[in-house]
Amino acid sequence: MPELPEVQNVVDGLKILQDRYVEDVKVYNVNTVKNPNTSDDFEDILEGKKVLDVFRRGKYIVFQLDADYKLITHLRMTGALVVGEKEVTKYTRVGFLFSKNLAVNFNDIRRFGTMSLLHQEELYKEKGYFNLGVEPLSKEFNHRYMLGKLSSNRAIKTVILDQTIIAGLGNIYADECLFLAGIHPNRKGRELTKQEACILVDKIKLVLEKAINCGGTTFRDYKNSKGESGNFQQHLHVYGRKGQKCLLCNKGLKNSKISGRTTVFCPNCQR
DNA sequence: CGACGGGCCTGACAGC
DNA sequence: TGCTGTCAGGCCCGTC
Repeated sequence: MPELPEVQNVVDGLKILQDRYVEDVKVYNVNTVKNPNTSDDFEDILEGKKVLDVFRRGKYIVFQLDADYKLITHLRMTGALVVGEKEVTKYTRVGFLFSKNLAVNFNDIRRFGTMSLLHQEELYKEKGYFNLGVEPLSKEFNHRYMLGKLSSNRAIKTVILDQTIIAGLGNIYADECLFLAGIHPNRKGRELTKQEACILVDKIKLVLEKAINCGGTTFRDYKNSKGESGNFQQHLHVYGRKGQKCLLCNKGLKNSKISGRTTVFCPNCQR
């Protein structure tokens, strides 16, 4: 499931689209397109537009087009943007042809993924994008910012998964960061010490940077835009290891649900 | 305000 | 073998 590091790797592979024109668009699954209201409008507005830039914001992939339009994409669980795939597959939801004969397919097994084509002035319509919090790898995400978000009684895991607070952290990396910071995922935000908050910020940056450099985590479906898997799964300490032994203290890992998501932690190392 | 559950989806897998 | 049930989870929305 693509989180920040995976999305970053996909975006890196999509940079090849910069300065190309959208020559053809075909929507195969109407529900993938949230905006505009009809597939016809989506295709019509896109065709002829130039890609000025492709970048990541949180877990969103953004194509900056000319005429102040943005194509905002979210891969959700199983979405993939595949460069150079000409044939339409069973899971192709939207197909693109860019100039110099470069095809890109938006494939998505479970159809959770979305695409929105919006003019600069209607970005508010994509609420999740519009309300994103700070980028965890930016200077704005620092100890002071984190401390300012820890005044509630919400579980710390819920806080760091909140996209309006930190943009791009998902279930895998939330569990990993809390493990490395030695913080129990159920601790209330307001109960963290200043020191713990500082350690957490540092671990979030560390884990995300390392995962990006590893090409992301391929647990089930994730593939980058060239169809390659990541290998950060080899470095996971807790995610996907429920019932196994802690790599640090050798005691049993526990699991529970927090915010409806499977959470794995070490009750001995995380307090 | 926040917690919670349902819905969206399909494939993998466990158990009978 | 083949069926059924459960799980995976990002995000939105409605309800309490």
